[in-house]
Amino acid sequence: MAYQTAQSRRILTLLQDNKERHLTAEEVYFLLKEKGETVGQTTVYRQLEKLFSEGIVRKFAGANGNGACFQLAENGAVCKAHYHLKCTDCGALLHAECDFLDELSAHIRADHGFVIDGSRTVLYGLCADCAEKENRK
Amino acid sequence: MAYQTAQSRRILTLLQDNKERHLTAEEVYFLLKEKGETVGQTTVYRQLEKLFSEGIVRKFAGANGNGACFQLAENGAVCKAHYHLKCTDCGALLHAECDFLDELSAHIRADHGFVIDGSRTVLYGLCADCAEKENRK
DNA sequence: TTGCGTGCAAAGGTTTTGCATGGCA
DNA sequence: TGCCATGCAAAACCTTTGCACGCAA
Repeated sequence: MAYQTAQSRRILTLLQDNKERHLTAEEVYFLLKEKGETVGQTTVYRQLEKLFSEGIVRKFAGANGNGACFQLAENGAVCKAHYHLKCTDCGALLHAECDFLDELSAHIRADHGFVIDGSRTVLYGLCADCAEKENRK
Repeated sequence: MAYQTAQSRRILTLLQDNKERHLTAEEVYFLLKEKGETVGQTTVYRQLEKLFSEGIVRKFAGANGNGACFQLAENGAVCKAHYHLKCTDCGALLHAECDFLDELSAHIRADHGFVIDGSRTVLYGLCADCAEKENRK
């Protein structure tokens, strides 16, 4: 972004305050509104797209294929094996930072010739709480 | 589906003929049209949603967060560790059926208390061909 | 001053819903 | 015969685009 405006700063700040979450464009819009920092929807979409093309934010496919989700990329640690686990039941987002995932990447690359892009990939399933609830049924 | 109609059979047949692909609702609609088996768009959406809720088809988030993709679930082998690798560049869909993924599931469950749902998860990245192209740049 | 950024309104594309008709069991 | 399924049209949604104005550099 060539220019720095009040709106672009507000969006970036919101993303920084929600590093651990995946936000849809709509959520960004409403969260800003709640803070009294209203930014036009158009601008939200355009800024997010711009930040994404600059590699500043990550863009994920929503769990149900509805809307795209955005999240601030970790500074300098983009390449680190850091996968996201998203609970399809309660929506919780877990951050798995562990060596096993490095092995996974290495294996997939070696045996399947496929280079996983951790910044795009979300593993769906059930978190501990929801899995337990499911079992009790 | 309580009733079996010509349309529901056509959709199911198409899915069976495209087991290895991820089809969007739109693709299902057009592929049927090409076969001369036109089915109303509304019906396509409703049938896919129904089949999904019955566990007969899987539903994935599209790579870019645009539309949902559907695929017939393998008969009886739903629980098998079978992940999908989708190339974000050329769109190729690879099927990774290997023991390592069992280990991954086991590890994530043991260490992170998270139960991965392979039928929902797609690993994004670059396939061998596209990764090579990327390197040559 | 230049030209990017903004936001309104309108357009575009996809998915869902209302309702009358048609077809399966 | 009863009820679900179908499909048209319209509505609802989400996202993008056109255009004039405002503001950062």
